[in-house]
Amino acid sequence: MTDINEQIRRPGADTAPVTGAMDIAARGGPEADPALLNLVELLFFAYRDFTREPDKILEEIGFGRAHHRVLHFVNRHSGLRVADLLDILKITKQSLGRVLKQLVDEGYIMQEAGKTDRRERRLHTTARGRELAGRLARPQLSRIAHALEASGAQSQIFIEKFLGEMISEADRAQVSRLLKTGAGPRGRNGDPA
Amino acid sequence: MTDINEQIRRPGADTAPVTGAMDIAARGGPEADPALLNLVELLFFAYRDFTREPDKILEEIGFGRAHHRVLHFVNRHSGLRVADLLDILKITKQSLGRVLKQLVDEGYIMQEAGKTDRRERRLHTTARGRELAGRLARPQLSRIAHALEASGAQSQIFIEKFLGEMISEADRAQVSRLLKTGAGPRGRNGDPA
DNA sequence: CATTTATGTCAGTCATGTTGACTTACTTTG
DNA sequence: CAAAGTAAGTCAACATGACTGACATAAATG
Repeated sequence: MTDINEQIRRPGADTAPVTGAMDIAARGGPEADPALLNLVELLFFAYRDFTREPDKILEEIGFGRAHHRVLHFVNRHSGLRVADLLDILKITKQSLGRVLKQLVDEGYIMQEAGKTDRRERRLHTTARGRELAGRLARPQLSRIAHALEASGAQSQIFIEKFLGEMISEADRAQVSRLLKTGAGPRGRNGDPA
Repeated sequence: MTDINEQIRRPGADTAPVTGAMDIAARGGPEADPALLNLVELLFFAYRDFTREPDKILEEIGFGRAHHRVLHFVNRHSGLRVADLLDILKITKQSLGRVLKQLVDEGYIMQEAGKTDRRERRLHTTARGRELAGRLARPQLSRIAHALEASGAQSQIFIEKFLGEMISEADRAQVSRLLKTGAGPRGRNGDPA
């Protein structure tokens, strides 16, 4: 194990974990509100497990989480444009381009020229794409359904509100617009921001 | 734009987005409970934004989200072992080893040989590590505090319950044990699973 | 002493993200 | 109509953080 002894057995060295009174305020660590810190960790664990089952399915077919995200949003919001996806996912054109191309090439997503603006590619899932999207969504939906049930019927409204408020203010309106459009083709009308 | 015309303008082709009645049940897409689907998306957006500010800070100092996760858990649960971290993060030894080594080399984390079992490395943050952990935690804590406030005082208990139930059952007990230990050194006593 | 455990490490690979510059197709505007 | 702007796609080059599998070392345990 090479030379770990150089690293350990030095409690009290210059970098030792002495707790100066001074830095307590700056910590945000153990001294911060423990309930909030617990929520930080709960969010991490919840999200970690939320993506586990779909990740496993994706791995089998050679896709990654990025494919899932694209497929999900195109499936749910049929008619989405590439620019919309970029804005939703907050990734670059290249990153999106790579996975989108694969999804198109392998017949999960199809593109259609915009009716009024033919530069646009309106994205839609194919039957094959919907099938995969459903397969990936199912474990996530049942996980959520279970968690909602276990946390009580009244909880849903609080959770929706909480998660909505976790979104950066700059994007909140955009997201709530997106959620409202539900499955319908996202109109090019109304600002697409 | 090369040959996109081969791809588009073929609504009605074999992969066309026709909606067979047959596959509706299997979809999990637009036909699934829209409230649950909204939660899927809310979770995505919330987590996306939850990690944005720390990611920016990390980028400036040449670290990534992996460093944040390690630093956070070591800071909050001082005395954690490498094996515990592997179990919490569900990543491989190599992935962890790389970021942990950097954190140790750059003086954010120190190791201490286990008192009873000297093979163990009990991990602790240094003053420098605590400072960074606090800096990274602050935007996340204030985001959560804001969201809690906006969703009402009663909401907190529901949210904790919900997020807890989102965790895979196999890990739930482990996590709640971890959360309970709060900041204290995680005893090697009691199964470490 | 042999085995198991905790940790670290090597070499190689892959997925997903990044930036910046450029092209093509099309729309809008002066 | 020509110029400017916009939507999308593409190239090259790169960084990070995951992965696998095999192996090394130190210490504990039977």
